[in-house]
Amino acid sequence: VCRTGVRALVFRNESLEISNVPHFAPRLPAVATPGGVDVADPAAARAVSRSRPTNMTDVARLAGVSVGTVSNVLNNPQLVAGPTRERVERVLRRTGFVRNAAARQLTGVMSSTVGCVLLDLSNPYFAEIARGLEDGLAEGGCLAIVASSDVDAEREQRALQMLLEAGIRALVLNSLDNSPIGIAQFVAKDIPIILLDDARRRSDLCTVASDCVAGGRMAADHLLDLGHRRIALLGPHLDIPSLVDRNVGSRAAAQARGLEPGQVFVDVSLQPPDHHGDPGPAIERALSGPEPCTAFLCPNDMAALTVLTGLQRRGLSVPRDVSVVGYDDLAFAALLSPGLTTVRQSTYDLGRAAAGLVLAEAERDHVHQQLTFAPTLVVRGSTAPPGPS
Amino acid sequence: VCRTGVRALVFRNESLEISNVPHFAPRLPAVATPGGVDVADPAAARAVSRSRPTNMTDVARLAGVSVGTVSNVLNNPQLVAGPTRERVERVLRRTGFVRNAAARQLTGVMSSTVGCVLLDLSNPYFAEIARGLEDGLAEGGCLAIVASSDVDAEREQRALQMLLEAGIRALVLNSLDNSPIGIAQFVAKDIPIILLDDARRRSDLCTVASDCVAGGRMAADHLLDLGHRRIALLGPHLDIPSLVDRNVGSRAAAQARGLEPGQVFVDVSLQPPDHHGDPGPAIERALSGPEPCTAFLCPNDMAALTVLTGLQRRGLSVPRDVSVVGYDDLAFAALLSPGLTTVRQSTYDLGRAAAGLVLAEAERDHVHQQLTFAPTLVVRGSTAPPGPS
DNA sequence: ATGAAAGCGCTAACAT
DNA sequence: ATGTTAGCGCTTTCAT
Repeated sequence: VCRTGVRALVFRNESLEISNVPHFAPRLPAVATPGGVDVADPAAARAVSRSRPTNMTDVARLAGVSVGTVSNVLNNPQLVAGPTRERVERVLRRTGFVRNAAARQLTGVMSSTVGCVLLDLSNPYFAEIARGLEDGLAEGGCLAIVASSDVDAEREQRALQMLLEAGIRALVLNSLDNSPIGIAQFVAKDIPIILLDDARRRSDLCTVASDCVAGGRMAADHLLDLGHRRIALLGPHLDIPSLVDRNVGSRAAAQARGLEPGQVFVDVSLQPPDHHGDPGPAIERALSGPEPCTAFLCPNDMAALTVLTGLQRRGLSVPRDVSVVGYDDLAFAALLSPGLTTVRQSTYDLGRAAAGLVLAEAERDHVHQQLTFAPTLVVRGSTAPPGPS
Repeated sequence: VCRTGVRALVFRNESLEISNVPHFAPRLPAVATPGGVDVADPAAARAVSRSRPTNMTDVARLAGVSVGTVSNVLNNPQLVAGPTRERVERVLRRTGFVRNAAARQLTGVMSSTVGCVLLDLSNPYFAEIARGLEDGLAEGGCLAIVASSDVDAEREQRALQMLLEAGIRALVLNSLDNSPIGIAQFVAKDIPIILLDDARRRSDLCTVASDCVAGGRMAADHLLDLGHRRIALLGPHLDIPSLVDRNVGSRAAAQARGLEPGQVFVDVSLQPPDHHGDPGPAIERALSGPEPCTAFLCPNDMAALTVLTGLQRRGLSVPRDVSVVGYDDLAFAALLSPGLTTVRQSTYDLGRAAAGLVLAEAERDHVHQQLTFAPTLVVRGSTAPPGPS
């Protein structure tokens, strides 16, 4: 068991420069050995003996046909006569031949890898999206190369550059500003782009997003319906488009009932932004003054969890004393008690939809689509009418 | 805003067959236009005018050199004379030329994409690993193709097949049985494999895993130290190697103090397995009988959360009446109150270590390494000495 | 120091 | 129905 030293051991190679040195892997028994039997050209069989054929020419020799025919067996089976096809297929199976995607791609066939640049894969929200994307792409026989930008323009640009070289079939991009420079490069190479979580409609590209205005509105509506009239709005983070939208939605909900948004909503922020950190000051701010808030509207479930903990520590009961609403409906939201009322985004479906669009881009008559998903309010135990206080 | 119909709209393409139809993306202004100025061969400039050069031959013409030289500027700059190099570099920059990885790979250069097959990317545990891998690989200029197997052998095999064709540089694999068939194919092609979360030592491959025996032991030790003598062991799931190891560790901890594991640990299972679902029966079982359990040892934090909720619903106080220990240290564990005592696995580092090994495989004198990470016990408020009852 | 040319494995157009 | 062949864009000897 290795405890200390692991880091040193592993990261010794961090600055390793990529050389073309061949690597050596241990030789284990091959999965299938091309037997000398049942092969058209024994001489060819000997030539490629033991080691499986690395290219279609070898396969062709073994089957006693030409490369073109092998290619056809693989790509246009209907063009090949039954017996011939079977002969080739047998060799294919026997030898466990795998075709070379790089070579295929070089001839101009559409690539089957799709690039995906997200803000942070370790965030459950994005992980779900990635999973949905992956599943959707699998149905089209595609694989996803995923990279996190960490909201760092330089990191993003680096990833985009590599994806550009890799010759991906399409790019699924989620960046704060949807970096126009990055995008232009793909457009120039005629590589389709699917913008993720981009609220701004743009008809020149495919787009998949959650309707955050609606989400913000339904969360606020729920609280207003319950009778809340002073609501703490946590950490507005006005630089994140989707959060801006939610604010817009929330305020619209108030206005729709003839309420003055400025009167209803009290902006308080957790510091450091988002979850973690002491929610104390924020709670203090929200609950002090002549008109204390009776509810908290949080930017996400993690923040809501922080607030819940802070409230509990102060001896306040949820939802009796205060109501709390989250956003995202992460797995733990349902498991808390009281369960957390929150707004669910169909995260997985966002990813799947993006995959659908990627595949659709290949269709002759494709027109760009802007898909918007409606979030849904999940009412649980953390919200109730404000107390009589 | 599109609500209903989204699914139909998107998944219309699920059965889309991959055709080689070219796709059309809108033309936006290119990022850089190769100006007619400052170019060696004006005729060549006109030839590739407007559209950026798609290959090194074009670049070579524009710079008035040969392909070989352009290649050298890119890969062995030290071989090219200063002025020549600058001339080429200028064209490179001006035109925004991107090289074609497929073509490079065809010549035998080591690929810079790495395959990664995990059980489920939407699981925060794996998402963290993927993120660590991604970061580690980025330092070596590599990208990760990630795929989820969902513990389904067929899905896994499909992913492996595609990765095989894609010509990845190495494979990071986490499967329940580390599918020998799948592995053999990569070994046969001399593609290095890094086994993830594989407790079984095997010196013929690189391996990265968390020391689950130690994890199970330290969790049990903690409870035993506090004085607990009847501990509920949730959902043993004996088919998952890492859980088997944890059980081994826990029981060893009891034995080390001369206690009979069979006396100390009470196996109870959540149904359906893992988190979600009513923890009632399990809690009932654990707390009933002549010698009720005073603590719960959970297979992961989600399960612990379920148990915590169930206990709370029964009016039992944690840690006064019962102690609870989780596993994984997910983000919310620290935010609960009381905070959840749990065993932290350095998930991110596992991924990073795997990346380190991938890069190390390229070194001339590489020897396979089996890395084991020590988990750490994070003591929070959910554990205390058993009550006087 | 630079150029010329031979492939890498595949597809698709053309020839038979 | 099958065979032949010209590239795709790059790296890498080998000449110069």
